Amino acid sequence: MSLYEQYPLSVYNSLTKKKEKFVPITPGRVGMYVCGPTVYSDVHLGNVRTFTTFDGFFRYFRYMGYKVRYVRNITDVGHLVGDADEGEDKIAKKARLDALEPMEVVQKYTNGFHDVMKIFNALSPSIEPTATGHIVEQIEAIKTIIDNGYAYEKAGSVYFNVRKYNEDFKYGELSGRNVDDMLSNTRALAGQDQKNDPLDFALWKKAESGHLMHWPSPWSEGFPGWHLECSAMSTKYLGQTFDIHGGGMDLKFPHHEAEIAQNKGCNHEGGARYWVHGNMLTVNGRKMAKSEGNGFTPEELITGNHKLLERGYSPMTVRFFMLQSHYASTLDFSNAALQAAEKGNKKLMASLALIEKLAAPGTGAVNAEKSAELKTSIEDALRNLSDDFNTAKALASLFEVGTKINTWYQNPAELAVIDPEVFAFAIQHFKGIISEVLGLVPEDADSTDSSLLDGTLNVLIELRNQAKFSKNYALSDKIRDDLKNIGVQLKDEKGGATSYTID
RNA sequence: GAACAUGUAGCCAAAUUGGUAAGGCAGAAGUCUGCAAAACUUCUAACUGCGGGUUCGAAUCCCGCCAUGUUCUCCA
Repeated sequence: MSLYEQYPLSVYNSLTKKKEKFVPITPGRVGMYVCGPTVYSDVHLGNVRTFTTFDGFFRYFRYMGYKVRYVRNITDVGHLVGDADEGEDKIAKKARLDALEPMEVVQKYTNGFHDVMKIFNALSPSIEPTATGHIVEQIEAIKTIIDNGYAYEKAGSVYFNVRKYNEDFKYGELSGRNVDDMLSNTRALAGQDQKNDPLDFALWKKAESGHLMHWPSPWSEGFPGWHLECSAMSTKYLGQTFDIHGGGMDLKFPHHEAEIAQNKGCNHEGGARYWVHGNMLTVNGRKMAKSEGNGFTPEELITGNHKLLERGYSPMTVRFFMLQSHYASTLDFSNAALQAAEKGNKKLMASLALIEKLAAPGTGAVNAEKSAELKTSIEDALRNLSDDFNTAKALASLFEVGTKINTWYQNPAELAVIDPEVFAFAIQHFKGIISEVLGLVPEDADSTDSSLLDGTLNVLIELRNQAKFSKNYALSDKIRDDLKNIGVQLKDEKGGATSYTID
């Protein structure tokens, strides 16, 4: 029996606004599409949070025994600056400003995006399709939508007819907007705009002269509308109807609403059955934005090189910090909160490392009650993950297990009464959840010179022990204090051995 | 102006198919230690933004207000 059958997943579905049992279309398999970044500038921390969230979903599904196809796109065309209809393509604009080929811009920031994802230990998706690589599919989708009567051409551009669509389907079902009101409140435009209706959105835009990115189509030399790529690529790789669609809360309207309309405009049904939205990031209670001057980059967060940061925080500290809140809640960055997360993460990882040093369980008479308690803790962690991916709650259970591990290390008699089978089960999932689901890994100092460093430290530890033995505490404390000042913490263990940790 | 969220101890944050409030950090005491560090044990701390209502019972549902966030619209 697989883990997902033992601990079935419930997920909050933005479409129905309810927490629902997750039942995949094909038993044992999950198809998940997540809106990826637009690669025209460096990734920001909000991206990191969203993709960390869905990395967690991906990892969770795999751990629970599902086969997963995780598709996360790269938007490398068609995302307009400013007004949805009149702005310039973000990537084309950046390319023009820097006198680069658009694809140079795309490559540069795609690489940067991958680097950052790697630093935060996010796995690569199964497929990472690009919009420019799927122009053909997008053109085909537009043709179908026109044939179905939900789009019209105007001067080489094609627009989605929201009013017509809303007669047959319901536009606004995801974002909860009353589109009937929005439609009846808007009058026909006075000719400046090509669109018949302000709510209509572009499926294909004719390229102005000088526009850098354009492709031939039945309607004009131009480029696809921003929303279309996700419909085309999710359908191509996951099918007309698929399991999960994820993205940031800010994409709900109009992007995801348009996606649903395009899918149904094409296939009369379809799109994702479960919509999952991650929430936003704030800094000291304010939204992270350029205008607020509080938008530090992932690099600045790690190095601490920003006026709002007292110091740097490691990628795993940040990851732990994000996991300590629920993905659907806003998360507030502050120095105090990050420092708390740093300590918490360290504590958990220390317990994890201690497992190797534990004595054998169950060498004495097994205490059924204590064994059951252990089992409950680890099962709670699994249940909590299955409860709408509640990593915060799961971590609480993991801390309970961590405390037990620490106790067993100090007092092996406590471990002697634990049922070995329960112990093995608990340890397996304690390790598994932390490293495989949550993606938290130990952050050692560079391992390049580790043997040299280890040897050097052992010499110092030996010298200090000699000083201690001769009760020269002034010297022994000086060695310890000086090492602490450069980031090495010595710990005198119970048996007389001395260990060290490096910050 | 509107839609949708959110508002829980000093800080972060979980619990939202209603049944008297997880966890992490910080704080206090104790155990261990030559002293520390770490760990362990115990303790401290929340009338769940404000005001009403429904209910035997509400953080959880309803109404009003305030604040914050996301998005949209209008105006410039």
